[in-house]
Amino acid sequence: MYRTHTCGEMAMKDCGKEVILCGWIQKSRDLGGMTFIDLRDRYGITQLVFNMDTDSELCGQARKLGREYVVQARGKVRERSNKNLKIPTGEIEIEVTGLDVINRSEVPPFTIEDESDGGEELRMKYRYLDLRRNPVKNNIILRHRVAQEVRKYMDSTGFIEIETPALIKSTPEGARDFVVPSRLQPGSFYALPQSPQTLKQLLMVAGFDRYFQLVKCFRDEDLRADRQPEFSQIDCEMSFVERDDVLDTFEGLAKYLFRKIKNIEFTEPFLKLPYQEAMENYGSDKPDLRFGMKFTELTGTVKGNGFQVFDSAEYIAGIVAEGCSEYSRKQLDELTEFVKRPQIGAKGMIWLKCGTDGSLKSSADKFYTADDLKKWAEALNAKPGDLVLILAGERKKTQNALSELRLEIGNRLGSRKKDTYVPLWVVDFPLLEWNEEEKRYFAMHHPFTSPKPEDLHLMESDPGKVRANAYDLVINGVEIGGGSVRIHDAAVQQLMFKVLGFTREEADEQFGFLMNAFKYGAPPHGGIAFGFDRWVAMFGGQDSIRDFIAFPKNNSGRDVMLDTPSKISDKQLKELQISVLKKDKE
RNA sequence: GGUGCGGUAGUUCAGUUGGUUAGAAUAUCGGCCUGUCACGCCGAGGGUCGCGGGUUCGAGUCCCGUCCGCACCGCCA
Repeated sequence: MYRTHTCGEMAMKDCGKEVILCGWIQKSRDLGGMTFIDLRDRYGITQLVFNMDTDSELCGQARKLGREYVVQARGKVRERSNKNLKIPTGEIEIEVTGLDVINRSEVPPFTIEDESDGGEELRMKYRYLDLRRNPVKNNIILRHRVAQEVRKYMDSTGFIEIETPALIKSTPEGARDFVVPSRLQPGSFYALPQSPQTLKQLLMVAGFDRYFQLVKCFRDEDLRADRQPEFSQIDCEMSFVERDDVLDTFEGLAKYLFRKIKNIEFTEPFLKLPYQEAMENYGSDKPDLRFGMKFTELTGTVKGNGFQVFDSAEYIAGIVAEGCSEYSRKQLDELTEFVKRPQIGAKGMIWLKCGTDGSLKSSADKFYTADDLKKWAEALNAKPGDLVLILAGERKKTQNALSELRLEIGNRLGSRKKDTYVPLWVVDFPLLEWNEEEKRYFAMHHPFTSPKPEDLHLMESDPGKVRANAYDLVINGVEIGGGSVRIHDAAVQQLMFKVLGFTREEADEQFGFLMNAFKYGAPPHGGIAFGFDRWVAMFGGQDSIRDFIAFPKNNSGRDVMLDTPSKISDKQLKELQISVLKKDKE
């Protein structure tokens, strides 16, 4: 028998027991006459004690153990004379009577501690060592717990988990596909799913009216802290439902998870915020509602005083930073630099300080009278002590820049607290998005998203105005999930393809399998997919999803531990009848 | 594709205006130490300053190129 107990479970109640433990050497403290060793496994740390007086040979053996050696220790549990109340097992220790080194370890390249000295790159290269550390280990355990709770909730509400294939068909719409060459049909390729979208719709046609799946998805696009080329979705679809049936069901899931994982109760229904309002009030389709600071549009209020910045602007809006009227020149310059960064792209920033003494002072003083400024403050509902920040320019860009500024001010004011969660549904997204490069409309969500029935008449006359039966779940400014009610009517689907500029042949070629299926009795259906990694990371209080994935890719899509992507042999290439283009070196 | 920051001991970092032998902490190794738990004390070893080129009497430091990492923009239906 290797072990009778784990390193995390023993307490005072176990005193006197003879136990066998296995684990890794976390740390040894050699005091000369006695040696203490912290033995670690997944469950915790237990202190082993060796004494020169009791057994000098064994104690000498213990002194030689290196970090991360795997050992088996036999001995008796006893109460410590000096207790360490900082760790769960700190009241007891093991008086060791027998010790075996099961495996030696080289000195690890970084310290296996909560606050490791290892940098990110090194930890990724030795991820199996990184995973021994509590912060990462606990993230992986949290991920498991969330997955189990998702399955419990979905099962209890009648959903069936069905696996869909990973080798499917490439479609040019949407993200870039990862492709897999076929050996049996050289020159042809599978694609890995960006999501099982069409397959789950086929499952609805098949009559599985409540489907879900925790599923790997693949998108060959550039990475971010919250974006990996392979990631996991909680993918869901339901039949015979309208939008609010879907929202209710998955608001239930969200509330259930918050209750089980974070012990947070949401008693009120989540806010349903139309896309249009989200953009007007927060300049974002995923607003962080942990704080207010809504936009006030000033386009009509401030134009016509000869101030070129405003007079030439399509859109002018401001936000109120409460209690910031004492911001220094330097702080204001910082904010101006912030919005002028190329990633944000504002040309500048106008401010208005509403002094606690009632005075008004603006960076555009020259062009406006005190009465004008008073009007601004009134329009913005700014109070003495507040600071107003105004951006002007082209509508979309300015909204986006002001949205970033709003978040920055939120950070500075400490309004974005990690332990506060404000979920909401953003609804009524536009169905279509104009693409300037290709001079055509693209589906904002995907081509199977149904238009709102009341907007259907605009499909051909004014497609940009059509709202979709689509929705996102947004929590604290993060898009956690999104979905839609789908088109189940062949005529509407044909119309959609037409607006997207697909010929009938192209539509058949790419989505014929789905269109065919819809000929055989498609139920009305809709669904949603949640970014599982993001949701877990949010529960774990972090922005990056990387440490919630056991073996993630780095910034450029590499797995530095496996050292891949990598070359394949000429034999493999030949078998697939693939040749690799030689890069011309200029 | 683009922007910003970074690459110096096993590791995390400092390194002034270009100037003699490139430092600290930590880890490692050795010695001392009987209640430690960030143990303590003493000592030792450890460097292709990412790589290539250039300027200079002299480059970790300045210039050019390149590779790698992180964050972001584009992109991600």
